[in-house]
Amino acid sequence: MENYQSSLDAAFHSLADPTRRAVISRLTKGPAPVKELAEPFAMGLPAFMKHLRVLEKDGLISSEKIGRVRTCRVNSERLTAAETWLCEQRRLWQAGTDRLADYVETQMSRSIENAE
Amino acid sequence: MENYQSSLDAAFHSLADPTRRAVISRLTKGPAPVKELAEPFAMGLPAFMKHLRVLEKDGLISSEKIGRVRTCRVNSERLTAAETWLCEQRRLWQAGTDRLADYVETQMSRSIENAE
DNA sequence: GGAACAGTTTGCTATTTGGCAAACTAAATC
DNA sequence: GATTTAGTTTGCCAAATAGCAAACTGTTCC
Repeated sequence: MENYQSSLDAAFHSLADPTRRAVISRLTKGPAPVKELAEPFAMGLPAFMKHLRVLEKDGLISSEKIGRVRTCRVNSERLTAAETWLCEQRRLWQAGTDRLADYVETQMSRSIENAE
Repeated sequence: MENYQSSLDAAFHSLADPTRRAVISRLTKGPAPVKELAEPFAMGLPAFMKHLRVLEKDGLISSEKIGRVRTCRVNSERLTAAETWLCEQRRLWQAGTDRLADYVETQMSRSIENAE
């Protein structure tokens, strides 16, 4: 599944892993080299680099190598796209539950009317 | 990776697939039986059911079988958790870029002062 | 009770993943 | 120029995924 249909596939896929989310969290505070990003994790560098490659392929970060240091920075568009999608879903869901609440309220008023 | 460390792992994992996102999208408008949910997709029912099982295992939907019909509904907490995380990341990232903007502005004022 | 319907189970693929260890490249430092 | 440092490549492994087809279970309807 190399090619994602939508950028949402890519964004959510990257974010499904705790290591990768931690990297994003760190990078939201500012750019950092690979070494520093890898430090908090128990895994070896090759394994960690795979996560970085996934993040970059999925468009959530970008990186640039200067000398022997590769500096990574967060790429906010994909994050925003994911957030926007979730926000829209919540909006739709709330619209539904609001209609339900209205309906329940209406039914209750009727019951009271009938009881009077 | 049966057990997720965090509910975010589960939420983002489920959302990484376009079929599953479409199911969520449909369910935000209200509950629906499996048959109706499966209709728009080219794949067979067994493959589709796997997606539903993933969604349910990951806590994004719940379902109940009455007679021979299984009705699914969306489970908003996990979606909210994911949205909250993304929102927080954006907040942090914006704080950073705002600081950067301030810094650039300060530097520019100084250049102008020096030039005068 | 027989047919149609809604969903489920089983068994089979190919691909992707997340990790390891070991060897390697290129830049900085002494 | 030898050594440390930062990152990269290669080859390997076990587990999980996304799909298929075919056979099966239980419900509803005529």
